[in-house]
Amino acid sequence: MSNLTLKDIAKTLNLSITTVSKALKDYPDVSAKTKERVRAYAEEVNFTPNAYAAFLRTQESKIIGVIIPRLNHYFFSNVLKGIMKAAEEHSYMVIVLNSEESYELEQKQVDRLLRQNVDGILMSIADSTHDLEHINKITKQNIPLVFFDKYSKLSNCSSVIINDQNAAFAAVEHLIKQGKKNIAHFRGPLLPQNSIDRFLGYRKALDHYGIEYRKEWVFRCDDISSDEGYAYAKSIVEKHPEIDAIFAVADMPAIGAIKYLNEQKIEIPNQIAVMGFSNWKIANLITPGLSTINQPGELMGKKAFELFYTELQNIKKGVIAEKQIVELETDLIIRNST
Amino acid sequence: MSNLTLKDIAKTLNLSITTVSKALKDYPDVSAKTKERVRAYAEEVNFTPNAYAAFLRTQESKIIGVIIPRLNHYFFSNVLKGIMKAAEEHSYMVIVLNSEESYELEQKQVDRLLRQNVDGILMSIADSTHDLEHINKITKQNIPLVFFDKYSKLSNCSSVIINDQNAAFAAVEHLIKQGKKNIAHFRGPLLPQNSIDRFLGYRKALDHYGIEYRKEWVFRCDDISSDEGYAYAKSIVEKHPEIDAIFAVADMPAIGAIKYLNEQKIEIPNQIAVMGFSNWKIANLITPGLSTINQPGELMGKKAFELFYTELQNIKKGVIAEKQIVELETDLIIRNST
DNA sequence: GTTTCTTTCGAAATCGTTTTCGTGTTGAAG
DNA sequence: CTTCAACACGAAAACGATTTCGAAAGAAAC
Repeated sequence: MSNLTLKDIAKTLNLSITTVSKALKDYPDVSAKTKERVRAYAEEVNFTPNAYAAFLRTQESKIIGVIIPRLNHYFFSNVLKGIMKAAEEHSYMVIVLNSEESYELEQKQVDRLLRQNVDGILMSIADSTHDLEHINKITKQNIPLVFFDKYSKLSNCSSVIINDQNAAFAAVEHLIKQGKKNIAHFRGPLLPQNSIDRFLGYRKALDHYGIEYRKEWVFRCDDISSDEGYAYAKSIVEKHPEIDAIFAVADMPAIGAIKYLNEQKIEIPNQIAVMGFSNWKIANLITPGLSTINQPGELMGKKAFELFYTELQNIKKGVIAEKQIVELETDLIIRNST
Repeated sequence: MSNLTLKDIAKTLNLSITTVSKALKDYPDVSAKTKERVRAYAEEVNFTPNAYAAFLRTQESKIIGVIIPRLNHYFFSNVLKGIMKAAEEHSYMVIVLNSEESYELEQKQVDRLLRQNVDGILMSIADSTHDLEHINKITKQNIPLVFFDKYSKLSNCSSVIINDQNAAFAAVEHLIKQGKKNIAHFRGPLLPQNSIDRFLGYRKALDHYGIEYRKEWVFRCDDISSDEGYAYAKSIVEKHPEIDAIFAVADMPAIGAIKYLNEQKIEIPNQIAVMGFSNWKIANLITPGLSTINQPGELMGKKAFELFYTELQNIKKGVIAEKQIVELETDLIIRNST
């Protein structure tokens, strides 16, 4: 019942291993008759070449590695889904690793993937990642590396991203157009580019509409958790009663805020409007529905795989191509919280 | 910059490939001095043996495959997390595949994993899986197979599960003790064992407390979606006003129901209490907080990997051990919806 | 009949590691 | 001075597929 090899097939068909291999790979120097014979038999016994033996010659593992910072996270799960679907279509397998937003773990996972001889790596960098040594290790080995969502501006790699600044601008603009003037921001950690960009989008929108930026109305969510949102909503209600809207760096803190406001029977959006970012499934399930920015996770995964794939083809052909930055569209989703 | 091989090391150290390999694997017939020399150099150049070449001899890929029916699903993400953590500790890699609750895709993914020569397969079977041909393919090849959460009673495989019947009993018992008498059930699809067991737990609790079972109060959620819960809550309010509690097969339909009840300003839990199952993160974020059964996802993943690992060791030793069924504890989580 | 192509096939090297089985060198025992 | 372990090391054969190169056989050309 264990897997057959070329040798077995060669023996039963009275051919050499070479001929069997060539027949299956459609080499021109095998007669049509023999090819058909081999193919028919291979089909019959359900032969599949041993991936490891093949690797030794071709140096192609047909496996890619994916490193994501959070596993049980709606957005990243969706990206993963997109990657896996695209990978399947190109008969690639996906090894998934978790960096848990830790730089050290991220480095370790990169090492593991390199050791496994993956054909490429797709990753979203951890919040705490502050240098690019491990990234350089990958590119030096000439292995395609594609970033998605959280990327590094400093490294010259293909990336699939959204325009966080524009999206945040649109979100805050929407709040302003709803008549809100005192808009707080729950920002993300200091390092990641998308947390910075969303903050910048917030500031830009204020500037653009002539609203004064107030430093004390920006609250930092280092864990991007609902608990942080809950706590900050509390301190807003207690210490900054003039605030009439919140733009959160992500849905999670926004939902935490809504939970607190609901408990305090504070009217959303009349007294305080709340805006999230990412459009988690849950955003549509809470009451009131959370207005947010839709981030196309599955599409992002699909695109990321495709970038990897074209890059791999280029490397094989010896072509040195420009790295691509693909910027995906986001949509403003308006629900009852604004 | 590409990876070094044993041959390279042998050449620079003026040793044979054999000796280098043996030194690194701590064979007794290499002198301590040579071992040290080899190890030091290997460390220096950061040598790691080629996994594929090693496989060809040892037939051990150090990779396991995981097939889950839904990827962007809080519970399964958590299981995955537990699996990956445990795998990492035993220096295993994890290839993740998605069956999308489809039997056909599940079969295909099994084939792919077998072709990849994974050392073992962990899976949660799809709702639509109705026969075990592909399962037998795995066990015939003597590859460890471990089920988690959704398993098959018919196949003789190790499994990590919860006692769905008991958990459901506890959930419904809680509703009854809150004074509820007319309890509806949102059940899952017909095939999966856990959907059946939760339904049976519901019936058993009714029986046990002398409450009549009414067939028309059971609503089937084939997609286990919030939309179904929303729609059924609507039809309950409109057509079965006597119902005062809902026990849902999962949190998602329960949350859908809560959304509808909130919109209709129906008091939860006074008029209708709602009970979920799984304890998604979101359960604690909606208003009112959803009472539910906590399913220990990460622990389940960890245990599943461990079952695989001991089974693999047994196979290596030639020991034929009994398959194990590990039943994990669940907790009743009481929040404001009951 | 000899030469020159095609066509069709197979031998053998290769990928990098593991492992079996020798071989040569010591030192100690007789 | 033999004999025989014990010790350290290496040659070589796997694992299974790929690919280069060469060879045999027949067809075509002269």
